[in-house]
Amino acid sequence: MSVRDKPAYRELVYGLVMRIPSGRVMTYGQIARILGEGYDARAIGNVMHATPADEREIPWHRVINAQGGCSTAGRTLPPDLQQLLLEAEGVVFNEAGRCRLLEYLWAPEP
DNA sequence: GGGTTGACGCAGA
DNA sequence: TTCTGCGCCAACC
Repeated sequence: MSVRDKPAYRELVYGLVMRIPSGRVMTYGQIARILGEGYDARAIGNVMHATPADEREIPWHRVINAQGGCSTAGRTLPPDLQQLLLEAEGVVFNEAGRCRLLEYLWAPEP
């Protein structure tokens, strides 16, 4: 409530992403919707990219787009790192590079 | 303080 | 079904 309270937008996203269990994934839009309609999927993605290595405890690789694919192709090192990590968790991607959101999509319980 | 970029989502063609 | 354009918000320069 004090002005010193910085917008914990990032921490909010981090806390939610850390709740994602292994083998499950969440979409940027889903996270934005859970945080509140005042948020946007693009902001989530931006925050995730802004995630410093110090927050590497956050399974950011479990956050994918509504298409069921990773938008990090070519932006991570090595490329497709997110897909590789998800595959290691048991998530199967099709030839189109997309997975069944209805099967892997996860949401926090109230 | 202002402008641009960007790990996106959705509607239309 | 895929491709294109527009809108949204936060972080960076």
